[in-house]
Amino acid sequence: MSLVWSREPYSPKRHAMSVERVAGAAVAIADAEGLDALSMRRVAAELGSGTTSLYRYVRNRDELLDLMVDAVRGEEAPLRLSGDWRSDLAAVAHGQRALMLRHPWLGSLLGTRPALGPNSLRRMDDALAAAAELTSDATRAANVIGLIRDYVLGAVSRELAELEAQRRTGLSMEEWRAGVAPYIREIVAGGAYPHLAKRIVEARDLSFAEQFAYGLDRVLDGISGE
Amino acid sequence: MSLVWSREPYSPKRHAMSVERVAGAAVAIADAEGLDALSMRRVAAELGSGTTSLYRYVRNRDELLDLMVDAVRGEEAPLRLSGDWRSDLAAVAHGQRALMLRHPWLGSLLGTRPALGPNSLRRMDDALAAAAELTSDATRAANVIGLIRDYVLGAVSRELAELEAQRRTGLSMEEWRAGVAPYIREIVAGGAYPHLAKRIVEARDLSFAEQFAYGLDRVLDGISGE
DNA sequence: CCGAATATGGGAACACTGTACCCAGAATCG
DNA sequence: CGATTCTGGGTACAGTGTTCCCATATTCGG
Repeated sequence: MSLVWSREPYSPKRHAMSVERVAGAAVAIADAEGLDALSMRRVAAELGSGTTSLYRYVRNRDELLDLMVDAVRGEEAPLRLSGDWRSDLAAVAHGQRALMLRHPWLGSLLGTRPALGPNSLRRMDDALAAAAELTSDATRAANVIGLIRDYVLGAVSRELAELEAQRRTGLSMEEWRAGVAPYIREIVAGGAYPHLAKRIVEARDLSFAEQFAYGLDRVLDGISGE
Repeated sequence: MSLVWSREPYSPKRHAMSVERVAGAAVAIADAEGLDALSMRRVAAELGSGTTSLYRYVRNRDELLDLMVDAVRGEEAPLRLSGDWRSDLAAVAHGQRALMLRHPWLGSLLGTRPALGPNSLRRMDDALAAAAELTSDATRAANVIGLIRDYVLGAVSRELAELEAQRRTGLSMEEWRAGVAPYIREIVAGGAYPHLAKRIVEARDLSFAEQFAYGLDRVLDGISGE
């Protein structure tokens, strides 16, 4: 099968290029301009090398994406256990969210491909360590961190979907909402969506951070009550 | 701003083509061959029309994706309330999961763009109706269905990530796992990931459906305990 | 120290992609 | 019937990932 991770990296000693540098340049581009702008030619230009030289370090674009995911997961600070499972698992969740917000492309990659790089495994090990404070049952621990990861991925994906929609259109949050508002207003005024109408009129709109904290609390409640 | 949804659809009376037919063809292609295979030329070929004719019905590819999302959300059966908020919210969650599994590309689109089409709003209204059985507080109801949607999106995205990885490589589930196994084994044998090692050895591997049910139960527990 | 072998970088080319621009023909209206 | 608008689609362009191949730089064997 030959995963990126099992081959040893193509790294000529005598030159400055390396898989890390390639992945790093790709991360920088994706951070600044989004995944759409990330092309092999663009990466090569960033590194001042020829386009096809990149294929010495990476089999194809998909492998580059895998490397990018693992590269940024290496940024996360290693977890310090406090002894309290709940606050430790919450820290894991908040760390994951912060990372995904720092690299807005990360969410869509995590939702499309399994992450198996060494740094990803490191984080998984950390998360399992936190879950071990809650239970010594390996099956339950695995389920718990799976649940948390799923929730974080979903919540942040939704958050990023809106942020990216703005970025694509070049509008600010307020402008974007203002642009959508008349359409929503019209739909709701039709009376076909009574509960939605109530929601729009009555509900207080929480910030993304508040929504995330609320959801995470419910998830942790559910875990503790098991 | 001119959303797809606020323009009235380009639908010449005298011909067979329509936005629905375009979106339908696109859905069929994405279902059968994946989002990567979905190009404007491919859609046109499917409809037996010229490529650029599609642009009469759709401003650009992104709009087509929005239409596809809403098209399939129209498939979901309307929710019948049972009176029990817990089972109704569970039905909402399972319905969303089933739909995303039926259309494996849906997850990655929902995680990338806000869904504002009429069918999406209809489902949101349904979900809010179920949440109304739990609470009359509009803010809490909104938070509850947001949490559920986030969890479902995350859980199914992870599930699909594996399924799609297989599809891309053309391997079956067992072949794929067998391909990854040696790498994982090697990593774990190094001793650098003790908790992960324990997990792999001791934990019972649940099916995706079981994992989903477990997580959903925890989420609903958390909601009820609030 | 020199020739051979190999490691490394990258150019050319191919089959694609989305889509802007434009023109032909059909349908409709005055 | 003539003018106008509506509808379909061909051409073209700038870009994409990737394969194949060649030139040069470096290392190795004698």
